[in-house]
Amino acid sequence: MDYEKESEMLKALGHPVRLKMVEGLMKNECNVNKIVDVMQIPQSTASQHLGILKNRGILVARKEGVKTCYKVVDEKVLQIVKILRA
Amino acid sequence: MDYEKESEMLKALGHPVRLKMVEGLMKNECNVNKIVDVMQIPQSTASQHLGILKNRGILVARKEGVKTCYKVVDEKVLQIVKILRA
DNA sequence: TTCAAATATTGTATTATCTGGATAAAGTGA
DNA sequence: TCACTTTATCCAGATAATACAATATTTGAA
Repeated sequence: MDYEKESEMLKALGHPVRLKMVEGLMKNECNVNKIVDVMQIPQSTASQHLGILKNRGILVARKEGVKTCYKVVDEKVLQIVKILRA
Repeated sequence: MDYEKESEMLKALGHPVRLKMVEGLMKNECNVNKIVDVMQIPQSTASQHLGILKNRGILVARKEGVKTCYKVVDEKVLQIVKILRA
């Protein structure tokens, strides 16, 4: 068990904004701007949190023209969020 | 979904020492001193991390004479750690 | 090109967390 | 009571995380 790496992942999820982002992106892949609107946070703040989630390998980004589409790709993260919902 | 509370729980797990503690306490209930020895960390550091986990409701403490026995009681935490192991 | 939209990056002040030594508190046995 | 063990708490310095304005970059369209 790699505690360093695994706790990094949990720490990334351990922020209300990021947790909400991940949950939102599980339902709806391409909604970066929507997230900014819905969450009522500055664009730079949103972008930084998305960057953290991407660096941890929780999200991947795909460019679609001028827009960026984020998607949750970490299988364990998907399971963890499902557990939280239960 | 209460993002504040849930991210608090994930943040508590999002530290290598605490994650290792939780895993250890899942296997072996009463081993505070053993954790200190095995993890090679100062007693005060261990006690503080245990306090954080207790405050978040992840652990409960039971006094047995001069010793304190910690146990993992959060069902979701148990499930999350199992997912990490898988 | 030039412009606007979408997103990323940078700078920085603020706040939170971590660590570990020192000390306190509480139980136990001599 | 005294010494000892175990655990908790306090404190301060070091480090890390956070928020957000300002600025830069990227892309597509006119």
